[in-house]
Amino acid sequence: MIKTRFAPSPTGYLHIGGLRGALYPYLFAKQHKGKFVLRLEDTDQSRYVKGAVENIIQTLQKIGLEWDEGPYLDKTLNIKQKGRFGPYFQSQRLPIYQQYAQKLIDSGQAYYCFCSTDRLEKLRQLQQGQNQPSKYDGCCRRLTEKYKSAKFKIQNSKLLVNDRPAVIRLKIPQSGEVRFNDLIRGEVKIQMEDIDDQVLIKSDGFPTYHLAVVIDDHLMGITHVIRGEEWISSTPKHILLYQFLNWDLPKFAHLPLLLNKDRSKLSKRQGDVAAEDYLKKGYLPEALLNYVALLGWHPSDDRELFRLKELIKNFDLSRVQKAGAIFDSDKLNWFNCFYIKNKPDKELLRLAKKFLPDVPDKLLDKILKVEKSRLSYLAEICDRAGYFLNLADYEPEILIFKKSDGGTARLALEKVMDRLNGLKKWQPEKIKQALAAVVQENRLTNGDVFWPVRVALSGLKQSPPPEEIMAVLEKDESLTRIQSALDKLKK
RNA sequence: GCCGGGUUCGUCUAGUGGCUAGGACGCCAGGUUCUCAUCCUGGUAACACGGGUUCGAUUCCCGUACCCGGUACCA
Repeated sequence: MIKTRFAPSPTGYLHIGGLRGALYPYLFAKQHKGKFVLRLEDTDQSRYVKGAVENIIQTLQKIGLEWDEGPYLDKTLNIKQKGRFGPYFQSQRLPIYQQYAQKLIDSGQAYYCFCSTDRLEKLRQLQQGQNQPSKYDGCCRRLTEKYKSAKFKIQNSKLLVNDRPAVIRLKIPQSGEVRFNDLIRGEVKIQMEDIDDQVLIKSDGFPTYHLAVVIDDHLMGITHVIRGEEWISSTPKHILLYQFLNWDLPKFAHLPLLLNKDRSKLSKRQGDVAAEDYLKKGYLPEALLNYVALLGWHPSDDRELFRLKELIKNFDLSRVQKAGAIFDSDKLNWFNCFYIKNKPDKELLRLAKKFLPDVPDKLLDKILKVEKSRLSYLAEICDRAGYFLNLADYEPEILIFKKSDGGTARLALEKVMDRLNGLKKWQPEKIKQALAAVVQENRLTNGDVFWPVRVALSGLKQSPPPEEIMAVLEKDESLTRIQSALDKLKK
Protein backbone atom coordinates (compact mmCIF):
# COMPACT_ATOMS: atom_id res chain seq x y z
CA MET A 1 0.00 0.00 0.00
CA ILE A 2 1.16 3.50 -0.84
CA LYS A 3 1.92 5.69 2.13
CA THR A 4 3.22 9.25 2.14
CA ARG A 5 3.85 11.82 4.77
CA PHE A 6 4.20 15.53 5.37
CA ALA A 7 6.99 16.17 7.85
CA PRO A 8 7.34 19.83 8.73
CA SER A 9 9.43 21.14 11.56
CA PRO A 10 7.53 23.40 13.93
CA THR A 11 9.80 26.38 13.45
CA GLY A 12 7.12 28.69 12.09
CA TYR A 13 3.64 28.92 10.71
CA LEU A 14 2.58 26.81 7.79
CA HIS A 15 3.20 28.86 4.70
CA ILE A 16 2.16 28.48 1.11
CA GLY A 17 5.18 26.35 0.31
CA GLY A 18 4.46 24.08 3.24
CA LEU A 19 0.89 23.79 2.13
CA ARG A 20 1.98 22.52 -1.23
CA GLY A 21 4.51 20.26 0.46
CA ALA A 22 1.58 18.66 2.25
CA LEU A 23 -0.80 18.72 -0.71
CA TYR A 24 1.26 16.78 -3.21
CA PRO A 25 2.02 13.78 -1.00
CA TYR A 26 -1.59 13.87 0.15
CA LEU A 27 -2.87 13.77 -3.42
CA PHE A 28 -0.48 11.03 -4.36
CA ALA A 29 -1.48 8.85 -1.43
CA LYS A 30 -5.19 9.40 -1.92
CA GLN A 31 -5.22 8.67 -5.61
CA HIS A 32 -3.63 5.32 -4.88
CA LYS A 33 -6.06 4.61 -2.05
CA GLY A 34 -3.10 4.88 0.25
CA LYS A 35 -2.45 6.63 3.51
CA PHE A 36 -1.12 10.02 4.45
CA VAL A 37 0.73 10.74 7.68
CA LEU A 38 1.64 13.93 9.51
CA ARG A 39 4.86 13.90 11.46
CA LEU A 40 6.39 16.84 13.26
CA GLU A 41 10.12 16.92 13.08
CA ASP A 42 10.85 18.69 16.31
CA THR A 43 14.32 17.42 17.02
CA ASP A 44 15.87 20.84 17.34
CA GLN A 45 14.62 22.25 20.59
CA SER A 46 16.35 25.57 20.06
CA ARG A 47 14.36 26.37 16.95
CA TYR A 48 10.97 25.45 18.34
CA VAL A 49 8.42 28.22 17.83
CA LYS A 50 5.50 28.41 20.20
CA GLY A 51 2.18 27.93 18.48
CA ALA A 52 3.71 26.51 15.34
CA VAL A 53 2.44 22.99 15.98
CA GLU A 54 -1.08 24.20 16.53
CA ASN A 55 -0.90 26.41 13.48
CA ILE A 56 0.27 23.62 11.22
CA ILE A 57 -2.35 21.18 12.44
CA GLN A 58 -5.21 23.63 12.33
CA THR A 59 -4.34 25.04 8.95
CA LEU A 60 -4.17 21.59 7.43
CA GLN A 61 -7.52 20.76 8.99
CA LYS A 62 -9.14 23.94 7.72
CA ILE A 63 -7.87 23.29 4.24
CA GLY A 64 -9.20 19.77 4.43
CA LEU A 65 -6.01 17.75 4.31
CA GLU A 66 -6.58 15.14 7.00
CA TRP A 67 -4.07 12.47 7.90
CA ASP A 68 -4.98 8.86 8.38
CA GLU A 69 -3.16 7.73 11.46
CA GLY A 70 -1.14 8.84 14.42
CA PRO A 71 -1.33 8.94 18.18
CA TYR A 72 -4.32 10.55 19.84
CA LEU A 73 -4.12 14.29 20.11
CA ASP A 74 -2.14 15.37 23.10
CA LYS A 75 -4.23 17.29 25.61
CA THR A 76 -1.40 19.75 26.08
CA LEU A 77 -1.98 21.03 22.58
CA ASN A 78 -4.27 23.96 22.31
CA ILE A 79 -6.45 22.39 19.67
CA LYS A 80 -10.05 21.33 19.44
CA GLN A 81 -10.08 17.57 19.07
CA LYS A 82 -11.49 17.77 15.61
CA GLY A 83 -9.50 15.17 13.80
CA ARG A 84 -9.30 11.66 15.06
CA PHE A 85 -5.53 11.57 15.13
CA GLY A 86 -2.74 13.79 16.20
CA PRO A 87 0.57 13.93 14.39
CA TYR A 88 3.61 11.92 15.31
CA PHE A 89 6.21 13.88 17.24
CA GLN A 90 9.81 12.92 16.85
CA SER A 91 10.66 14.36 20.23
CA GLN A 92 8.52 11.62 21.74
CA ARG A 93 10.43 8.86 20.00
CA LEU A 94 13.95 9.48 21.22
CA PRO A 95 14.69 5.97 22.54
CA ILE A 96 13.88 4.52 19.13
CA TYR A 97 16.51 6.61 17.40
CA GLN A 98 19.07 5.97 20.09
CA GLN A 99 18.55 2.26 19.81
CA TYR A 100 19.24 2.25 16.09
CA ALA A 101 22.21 4.53 16.55
CA GLN A 102 23.71 2.00 18.92
CA LYS A 103 23.12 -0.65 16.31
CA LEU A 104 25.06 1.36 13.77
CA ILE A 105 27.88 1.82 16.23
CA ASP A 106 27.96 -1.88 16.94
CA SER A 107 28.14 -2.73 13.26
CA GLY A 108 30.87 -0.16 12.71
CA GLN A 109 28.82 1.95 10.35
CA ALA A 110 28.80 4.89 12.69
CA TYR A 111 31.35 6.15 15.18
CA TYR A 112 31.66 8.32 18.24
CA CYS A 113 33.10 11.76 17.71
CA PHE A 114 34.58 13.77 20.55
CA CYS A 115 35.58 16.84 18.56
CA SER A 116 34.62 20.15 20.10
CA THR A 117 32.44 22.58 18.17
CA ASP A 118 35.37 24.91 18.47
CA ARG A 119 37.65 22.56 16.57
CA LEU A 120 34.98 21.93 13.95
CA GLU A 121 34.50 25.63 13.44
CA LYS A 122 38.23 26.20 12.95
CA LEU A 123 38.43 23.26 10.58
CA ARG A 124 35.61 24.70 8.50
CA GLN A 125 37.25 28.09 8.32
CA LEU A 126 40.55 26.60 7.29
CA GLN A 127 38.92 24.58 4.52
CA GLN A 128 36.95 27.52 3.24
CA GLY A 129 40.01 29.69 3.33
CA GLN A 130 41.72 27.25 1.00
CA ASN A 131 38.66 26.96 -1.24
CA GLN A 132 38.32 23.36 -0.19
CA PRO A 133 34.93 21.76 0.28
CA SER A 134 34.10 22.01 3.96
CA LYS A 135 33.70 18.61 5.46
CA TYR A 136 34.48 16.74 8.65
CA ASP A 137 38.07 15.48 8.42
CA GLY A 138 37.32 12.11 9.98
CA CYS A 139 39.55 12.75 12.96
CA CYS A 140 37.61 10.48 15.31
CA ARG A 141 37.22 7.72 12.75
CA ARG A 142 40.56 6.44 13.97
CA LEU A 143 38.93 5.74 17.31
CA THR A 144 36.36 3.45 15.79
CA GLU A 145 38.06 0.26 16.86
CA LYS A 146 38.77 1.52 20.33
CA TYR A 147 35.14 2.41 21.01
CA LYS A 148 33.54 -0.25 18.91
CA SER A 149 32.08 -2.14 21.81
CA ALA A 150 31.34 0.95 23.88
CA LYS A 151 27.73 1.68 24.73
CA PHE A 152 26.65 5.25 25.04
CA LYS A 153 24.26 6.52 27.64
CA ILE A 154 22.14 9.61 27.96
CA GLN A 155 22.52 11.42 31.25
CA ASN A 156 20.98 14.80 32.00
CA SER A 157 20.39 15.35 28.30
CA LYS A 158 24.01 14.59 27.48
CA LEU A 159 25.28 11.78 25.33
CA LEU A 160 28.18 10.15 27.17
CA VAL A 161 30.66 7.49 26.11
CA ASN A 162 32.82 6.28 28.94
CA ASP A 163 31.69 9.48 30.68
CA ARG A 164 32.99 11.64 27.85
CA PRO A 165 30.54 13.86 25.97
CA ALA A 166 30.27 12.81 22.35
CA VAL A 167 28.14 12.72 19.22
CA ILE A 168 27.57 9.88 16.79
CA ARG A 169 28.61 10.25 13.18
CA LEU A 170 27.73 8.30 10.11
CA LYS A 171 30.71 6.52 8.56
CA ILE A 172 30.52 7.26 4.87
CA PRO A 173 32.42 4.77 2.68
CA GLN A 174 35.71 6.13 1.36
CA SER A 175 34.93 5.62 -2.30
CA GLY A 176 32.18 4.86 -4.74
CA GLU A 177 29.02 6.71 -5.50
CA VAL A 178 25.36 6.76 -4.56
CA ARG A 179 22.70 6.87 -7.26
CA PHE A 180 19.01 7.16 -6.93
CA ASN A 181 16.16 7.59 -9.30
CA ASP A 182 14.10 10.60 -8.38
CA LEU A 183 10.50 10.34 -9.53
CA ILE A 184 10.58 13.96 -10.66
CA ARG A 185 14.17 14.51 -11.68
CA GLY A 186 15.36 11.16 -12.93
CA GLU A 187 18.75 9.77 -11.99
CA VAL A 188 20.82 11.73 -9.52
CA LYS A 189 24.30 10.59 -8.50
CA ILE A 190 26.74 11.82 -5.92
CA GLN A 191 30.28 10.71 -5.14
CA MET A 192 30.95 9.32 -1.67
CA GLU A 193 33.83 11.71 -1.23
CA ASP A 194 31.40 14.60 -1.51
CA ILE A 195 29.29 13.32 1.35
CA ASP A 196 30.07 14.41 4.87
CA ASP A 197 30.24 12.15 7.93
CA GLN A 198 26.95 13.50 9.14
CA VAL A 199 26.15 13.71 12.82
CA LEU A 200 23.38 11.24 13.62
CA ILE A 201 22.88 11.79 17.33
CA LYS A 202 23.66 15.20 18.78
CA SER A 203 25.38 15.77 22.08
CA ASP A 204 22.01 16.29 23.74
CA GLY A 205 20.92 12.82 22.72
CA PHE A 206 18.47 14.03 20.10
CA PRO A 207 18.77 12.62 16.61
CA THR A 208 19.48 14.91 13.70
CA TYR A 209 16.98 15.12 10.90
CA HIS A 210 18.91 12.62 8.83
CA LEU A 211 18.71 9.78 11.29
CA ALA A 212 15.19 10.46 12.47
CA VAL A 213 13.73 10.82 9.01
CA VAL A 214 15.10 7.49 7.83
CA ILE A 215 14.05 5.57 10.91
CA ASP A 216 10.59 7.07 10.97
CA ASP A 217 9.95 6.71 7.29
CA HIS A 218 10.91 3.05 7.56
CA LEU A 219 9.02 2.31 10.75
CA MET A 220 5.94 4.11 9.54
CA GLY A 221 6.02 2.26 6.27
CA ILE A 222 6.42 5.30 4.06
CA THR A 223 6.66 4.09 0.47
CA HIS A 224 7.14 7.46 -1.21
CA VAL A 225 9.23 10.20 0.29
CA ILE A 226 7.90 13.37 -1.32
CA ARG A 227 9.65 16.46 -0.01
CA GLY A 228 11.28 19.73 -0.99
CA GLU A 229 14.23 20.14 -3.30
CA GLU A 230 16.43 21.30 -0.43
CA TRP A 231 16.75 17.63 0.57
CA ILE A 232 18.23 16.38 -2.65
CA SER A 233 21.80 16.67 -1.56
CA SER A 234 21.25 14.84 1.69
CA THR A 235 19.35 11.99 0.10
CA PRO A 236 22.52 9.93 -0.44
CA LYS A 237 23.15 9.97 3.31
CA HIS A 238 19.65 8.71 3.85
CA ILE A 239 20.09 5.98 1.26
CA LEU A 240 23.28 4.85 2.96
CA LEU A 241 21.42 4.62 6.24
CA TYR A 242 18.72 2.47 4.68
CA GLN A 243 21.43 0.19 3.34
CA PHE A 244 23.32 0.01 6.62
CA LEU A 245 20.15 -0.89 8.43
CA ASN A 246 19.19 -3.41 5.75
CA TRP A 247 15.95 -1.71 4.94
CA ASP A 248 14.13 -1.43 1.63
CA LEU A 249 14.48 1.92 -0.03
CA PRO A 250 11.40 4.08 -0.48
CA LYS A 251 10.88 6.01 -3.72
CA PHE A 252 12.05 9.59 -3.65
CA ALA A 253 10.45 12.62 -5.26
CA HIS A 254 11.89 16.07 -4.73
CA LEU A 255 9.54 18.96 -5.30
CA PRO A 256 10.72 22.24 -6.78
CA LEU A 257 10.86 25.19 -4.43
CA LEU A 258 8.37 28.01 -4.22
CA LEU A 259 9.95 31.41 -4.77
CA ASN A 260 9.37 35.05 -4.00
CA LYS A 261 8.91 37.55 -6.82
CA ASP A 262 12.69 38.07 -6.90
CA ARG A 263 13.27 34.32 -7.24
CA SER A 264 14.61 33.85 -3.75
CA LYS A 265 13.25 31.03 -1.62
CA LEU A 266 9.75 31.88 -0.44
CA SER A 267 10.00 33.67 2.86
CA LYS A 268 8.13 35.81 5.28
CA ARG A 269 10.24 38.79 4.38
CA GLN A 270 8.21 39.58 1.31
CA GLY A 271 4.51 39.90 2.00
CA ASP A 272 2.52 37.42 3.93
CA VAL A 273 3.01 33.81 3.03
CA ALA A 274 1.37 32.12 6.01
CA ALA A 275 -1.55 30.07 4.72
CA GLU A 276 -3.43 31.13 7.81
CA ASP A 277 -3.19 34.79 6.80
CA TYR A 278 -4.96 34.06 3.56
CA LEU A 279 -7.63 32.08 5.31
CA LYS A 280 -8.17 34.93 7.74
CA LYS A 281 -8.60 37.43 4.93
CA GLY A 282 -11.29 35.29 3.45
CA TYR A 283 -9.52 33.30 0.83
CA LEU A 284 -11.49 30.10 0.43
CA PRO A 285 -9.73 26.80 1.10
CA GLU A 286 -10.72 25.50 -2.32
CA ALA A 287 -9.18 28.53 -4.01
CA LEU A 288 -5.95 28.23 -2.07
CA LEU A 289 -5.80 24.53 -2.81
CA ASN A 290 -6.53 24.97 -6.50
CA TYR A 291 -3.95 27.69 -6.90
CA VAL A 292 -1.23 25.96 -4.93
CA ALA A 293 -1.79 22.68 -6.75
CA LEU A 294 -1.03 24.39 -10.05
CA LEU A 295 2.20 25.86 -8.74
CA GLY A 296 4.50 23.21 -10.06
CA TRP A 297 2.03 20.78 -11.49
CA HIS A 298 -0.21 20.94 -14.53
CA PRO A 299 -2.39 18.42 -16.33
CA SER A 300 -1.69 17.65 -19.97
CA ASP A 301 -4.75 19.57 -21.09
CA ASP A 302 -5.76 23.18 -20.47
CA ARG A 303 -7.94 22.53 -17.48
CA GLU A 304 -7.28 24.76 -14.48
CA LEU A 305 -10.27 24.46 -12.18
CA PHE A 306 -9.95 21.60 -9.75
CA ARG A 307 -11.54 20.90 -6.42
CA LEU A 308 -9.80 18.60 -3.98
CA LYS A 309 -11.53 15.45 -5.21
CA GLU A 310 -10.66 16.26 -8.79
CA LEU A 311 -7.09 16.97 -7.86
CA ILE A 312 -6.85 13.54 -6.28
CA LYS A 313 -8.11 12.02 -9.50
CA ASN A 314 -6.00 14.06 -11.89
CA PHE A 315 -2.76 14.69 -10.06
CA ASP A 316 0.27 13.07 -11.63
CA LEU A 317 3.56 13.10 -9.80
CA SER A 318 5.52 12.55 -12.98
CA ARG A 319 4.11 15.78 -14.37
CA VAL A 320 5.49 17.87 -11.54
CA GLN A 321 7.77 20.66 -12.71
CA LYS A 322 11.50 20.63 -12.06
CA ALA A 323 12.02 24.38 -11.80
CA GLY A 324 10.91 26.53 -8.90
CA ALA A 325 7.70 28.54 -9.23
CA ILE A 326 7.08 32.11 -8.19
CA PHE A 327 4.16 32.68 -5.90
CA ASP A 328 2.09 35.39 -7.56
CA SER A 329 -1.08 36.43 -5.79
CA ASP A 330 -2.80 37.85 -8.90
CA LYS A 331 -3.81 34.45 -10.03
CA LEU A 332 -4.76 33.40 -6.53
CA ASN A 333 -7.15 36.34 -6.50
CA TRP A 334 -8.65 35.19 -9.74
CA PHE A 335 -9.25 31.70 -8.36
CA ASN A 336 -10.72 33.15 -5.21
CA CYS A 337 -13.07 35.43 -7.17
CA PHE A 338 -14.22 32.44 -9.11
CA TYR A 339 -14.94 30.34 -6.06
CA ILE A 340 -16.67 33.20 -4.26
CA LYS A 341 -18.93 33.84 -7.25
CA ASN A 342 -19.83 30.20 -7.39
CA LYS A 343 -20.40 29.70 -3.69
CA PRO A 344 -24.00 28.95 -2.71
CA ASP A 345 -25.58 32.02 -1.06
CA LYS A 346 -26.23 30.26 2.21
CA GLU A 347 -22.65 29.18 2.59
CA LEU A 348 -21.25 32.50 1.55
CA LEU A 349 -23.40 34.15 4.19
CA ARG A 350 -22.05 31.82 6.85
CA LEU A 351 -18.48 32.62 5.84
CA ALA A 352 -19.00 36.37 5.53
CA LYS A 353 -20.58 36.68 8.96
CA LYS A 354 -17.16 36.48 10.51
CA PHE A 355 -16.29 39.74 8.86
CA LEU A 356 -19.50 41.63 9.63
CA PRO A 357 -20.87 39.98 12.76
CA ASP A 358 -23.19 42.89 13.63
CA VAL A 359 -25.09 42.98 10.36
CA PRO A 360 -28.34 41.00 10.44
CA ASP A 361 -28.29 37.83 8.33
CA LYS A 362 -31.09 38.90 6.06
CA LEU A 363 -29.42 42.17 5.17
CA LEU A 364 -25.96 40.69 4.81
CA ASP A 365 -27.35 38.03 2.52
CA LYS A 366 -28.77 40.69 0.22
CA ILE A 367 -25.58 42.70 0.26
CA LEU A 368 -23.56 39.61 -0.62
CA LYS A 369 -25.76 38.78 -3.58
CA VAL A 370 -25.09 42.24 -4.97
CA GLU A 371 -21.39 42.44 -4.12
CA LYS A 372 -20.09 38.93 -4.60
CA SER A 373 -18.92 39.47 -8.14
CA ARG A 374 -16.78 42.32 -6.84
CA LEU A 375 -14.87 40.53 -4.11
CA SER A 376 -11.30 39.27 -4.39
CA TYR A 377 -11.49 37.98 -0.85
CA LEU A 378 -14.18 37.99 1.81
CA ALA A 379 -12.63 40.62 4.08
CA GLU A 380 -13.30 43.16 1.35
CA ILE A 381 -16.98 42.93 2.17
CA CYS A 382 -16.33 45.20 5.16
CA ASP A 383 -15.54 48.12 2.89
CA ARG A 384 -17.93 47.18 0.16
CA ALA A 385 -20.87 46.97 2.52
CA GLY A 386 -20.18 50.46 3.81
CA TYR A 387 -22.70 52.47 1.82
CA PHE A 388 -25.45 49.94 2.40
CA LEU A 389 -25.12 50.43 6.14
CA ASN A 390 -24.30 54.12 6.25
CA LEU A 391 -24.36 56.66 3.48
CA ALA A 392 -21.21 58.74 3.67
CA ASP A 393 -21.35 62.39 2.78
CA TYR A 394 -20.53 63.20 -0.82
CA GLU A 395 -20.14 66.24 -3.05
CA PRO A 396 -23.37 67.27 -4.79
CA GLU A 397 -21.49 67.68 -8.08
CA ILE A 398 -20.98 63.97 -8.49
CA LEU A 399 -24.75 63.57 -8.76
CA ILE A 400 -24.56 65.09 -12.20
CA PHE A 401 -23.90 62.70 -15.08
CA LYS A 402 -20.95 63.79 -17.21
CA LYS A 403 -23.10 64.30 -20.31
CA SER A 404 -25.83 66.05 -18.40
CA ASP A 405 -26.46 69.06 -16.14
CA GLY A 406 -27.78 69.97 -12.72
CA GLY A 407 -31.26 70.83 -13.88
CA THR A 408 -31.66 67.51 -15.59
CA ALA A 409 -30.40 65.66 -12.54
CA ARG A 410 -32.96 67.39 -10.37
CA LEU A 411 -35.75 66.73 -12.79
CA ALA A 412 -34.76 63.09 -13.05
CA LEU A 413 -34.63 62.62 -9.30
CA GLU A 414 -37.97 64.30 -8.81
CA LYS A 415 -39.65 62.18 -11.42
CA VAL A 416 -38.05 59.08 -10.01
CA MET A 417 -39.33 59.97 -6.54
CA ASP A 418 -42.86 60.26 -7.91
CA ARG A 419 -42.67 56.98 -9.73
CA LEU A 420 -41.13 55.02 -6.92
CA ASN A 421 -43.51 56.42 -4.36
CA GLY A 422 -46.33 54.76 -6.19
CA LEU A 423 -44.51 51.52 -6.79
CA LYS A 424 -46.19 48.64 -5.06
CA LYS A 425 -43.82 45.75 -5.62
CA TRP A 426 -40.33 46.65 -4.47
CA GLN A 427 -38.38 44.33 -6.72
CA PRO A 428 -35.33 45.00 -8.87
CA GLU A 429 -37.14 44.41 -12.17
CA LYS A 430 -40.03 46.67 -11.21
CA ILE A 431 -37.71 49.39 -10.00
CA LYS A 432 -35.70 49.20 -13.19
CA GLN A 433 -38.88 49.46 -15.23
CA ALA A 434 -39.87 52.53 -13.27
CA LEU A 435 -36.55 54.20 -13.98
CA ALA A 436 -36.81 53.28 -17.65
CA ALA A 437 -40.24 54.82 -17.74
CA VAL A 438 -38.87 58.07 -16.36
CA VAL A 439 -36.27 58.05 -19.13
CA GLN A 440 -38.88 57.55 -21.81
CA GLU A 441 -41.55 59.93 -20.60
CA ASN A 442 -39.12 62.79 -20.18
CA ARG A 443 -37.04 62.08 -23.25
CA LEU A 444 -33.93 61.65 -21.18
CA THR A 445 -31.01 59.28 -21.63
CA ASN A 446 -30.32 56.37 -19.33
CA GLY A 447 -27.34 58.26 -17.98
CA ASP A 448 -29.48 61.29 -17.09
CA VAL A 449 -31.57 59.14 -14.80
CA PHE A 450 -29.65 56.07 -13.67
CA TRP A 451 -26.48 57.96 -12.79
CA PRO A 452 -27.89 60.48 -10.32
CA VAL A 453 -30.14 57.89 -8.73
CA ARG A 454 -27.25 55.51 -8.28
CA VAL A 455 -25.02 58.19 -6.78
CA ALA A 456 -27.85 59.31 -4.52
CA LEU A 457 -28.06 55.78 -3.19
CA SER A 458 -24.38 54.97 -2.88
CA GLY A 459 -22.59 58.28 -2.69
CA LEU A 460 -20.09 56.75 -5.10
CA LYS A 461 -19.15 57.28 -8.71
CA GLN A 462 -18.86 53.55 -9.16
CA SER A 463 -21.28 51.08 -7.70
CA PRO A 464 -23.73 48.33 -8.54
CA PRO A 465 -26.86 49.35 -10.53
CA PRO A 466 -29.49 51.47 -8.71
CA GLU A 467 -32.23 48.86 -8.73
CA GLU A 468 -29.99 46.35 -7.00
CA ILE A 469 -28.99 48.80 -4.31
CA MET A 470 -32.58 49.82 -3.75
CA ALA A 471 -33.68 46.24 -3.40
CA VAL A 472 -31.21 45.91 -0.53
CA LEU A 473 -32.01 49.25 1.11
CA GLU A 474 -35.80 48.78 0.95
CA LYS A 475 -38.20 51.50 -0.08
CA ASP A 476 -38.03 53.93 2.83
CA GLU A 477 -34.29 54.23 2.98
CA SER A 478 -34.02 54.43 -0.81
CA LEU A 479 -36.46 57.30 -1.02
CA THR A 480 -34.85 59.06 1.91
CA ARG A 481 -31.51 58.95 0.14
CA ILE A 482 -32.94 60.23 -3.13
CA GLN A 483 -34.71 63.03 -1.28
CA SER A 484 -31.52 64.02 0.46
CA ALA A 485 -29.78 64.11 -2.91
CA LEU A 486 -32.47 66.48 -4.13
CA ASP A 487 -31.91 68.68 -1.12
CA LYS A 488 -28.22 68.75 -1.87
CA LEU A 489 -28.90 69.86 -5.44
CA LYS A 490 -31.21 72.62 -4.34
CA LYS A 491 -28.60 74.23 -2.12
C1' G B 1 35.05 27.81 -3.40
C1' C B 2 33.04 22.74 -3.72
C1' C B 3 28.72 19.43 -4.79
C1' G B 4 23.87 19.03 -6.76
C1' G B 5 19.60 20.91 -9.37
C1' G B 6 17.28 24.24 -12.80
C1' U B 7 16.33 27.65 -17.39
C1' U B 8 9.35 28.24 -22.95
C1' C B 9 5.45 35.02 -22.87
C1' G B 10 5.93 39.69 -16.78
C1' U B 11 3.70 35.11 -13.83
C1' C B 12 1.76 29.74 -13.73
C1' U B 13 2.46 26.50 -17.67
C1' A B 14 1.26 23.05 -22.56
C1' G B 15 4.05 21.08 -26.40
C1' U B 16 7.10 18.92 -30.56
C1' G B 17 13.29 16.31 -34.32
C1' G B 18 9.70 19.98 -39.17
C1' C B 19 3.50 23.70 -35.90
C1' U B 20 1.70 30.85 -37.45
C1' A B 21 5.18 27.42 -30.23
C1' G B 22 -1.00 26.51 -27.33
C1' G B 23 -3.81 27.82 -22.66
C1' A B 24 -4.59 30.65 -18.05
C1' C B 25 -3.48 35.08 -14.92
C1' G B 26 -1.95 40.10 -15.73
C1' C B 27 -2.05 44.10 -19.08
C1' C B 28 -4.32 46.72 -23.49
C1' A B 29 -8.51 47.44 -26.83
C1' G B 30 -13.56 46.56 -28.14
C1' G B 31 -18.70 44.75 -26.95
C1' U B 32 -22.61 44.69 -23.04
C1' U B 33 -23.72 48.76 -19.07
C1' C B 34 -25.63 55.20 -16.43
C1' U B 35 -20.82 53.78 -13.72
C1' C B 36 -18.11 49.65 -11.47
C1' A B 37 -17.75 44.36 -11.21
C1' U B 38 -19.30 40.07 -13.84
C1' C B 39 -19.77 38.25 -18.83
C1' C B 40 -18.27 38.07 -24.23
C1' U B 41 -14.65 39.21 -28.38
C1' G B 42 -9.86 40.48 -29.89
C1' G B 43 -4.74 41.90 -28.94
C1' U B 44 0.01 41.76 -26.20
C1' A B 45 4.31 38.87 -25.05
C1' A B 46 8.53 33.41 -24.62
C1' C B 47 11.85 28.53 -26.37
C1' A B 48 18.98 32.01 -21.83
C1' C B 49 23.57 31.94 -24.99
C1' G B 50 27.39 29.34 -27.99
C1' G B 51 28.89 25.02 -30.25
C1' G B 52 27.83 20.32 -32.15
C1' U B 53 24.52 15.84 -34.04
C1' U B 54 20.94 16.29 -38.09
C1' C B 55 18.28 17.57 -44.46
C1' G B 56 16.14 20.17 -40.20
C1' A B 57 16.66 21.67 -33.81
C1' U B 58 12.92 25.10 -28.69
C1' U B 59 13.08 19.63 -28.46
C1' C B 60 19.06 15.26 -28.43
C1' C B 61 24.54 15.99 -26.78
C1' C B 62 28.51 19.26 -24.93
C1' G B 63 30.03 23.82 -23.05
C1' U B 64 28.99 28.98 -21.11
C1' A B 65 25.99 32.32 -18.48
C1' C B 66 22.52 33.15 -14.98
C1' C B 67 19.25 31.45 -10.99
C1' C B 68 18.27 28.13 -6.91
C1' G B 69 19.49 24.49 -3.19
C1' G B 70 23.15 22.05 -0.12
C1' U B 71 27.79 22.61 2.02
C1' A B 72 25.74 22.69 10.68
C1' C B 73 25.69 18.86 17.01
C1' C B 74 18.99 23.45 11.61
C1' A B 75 15.31 21.22 9.50
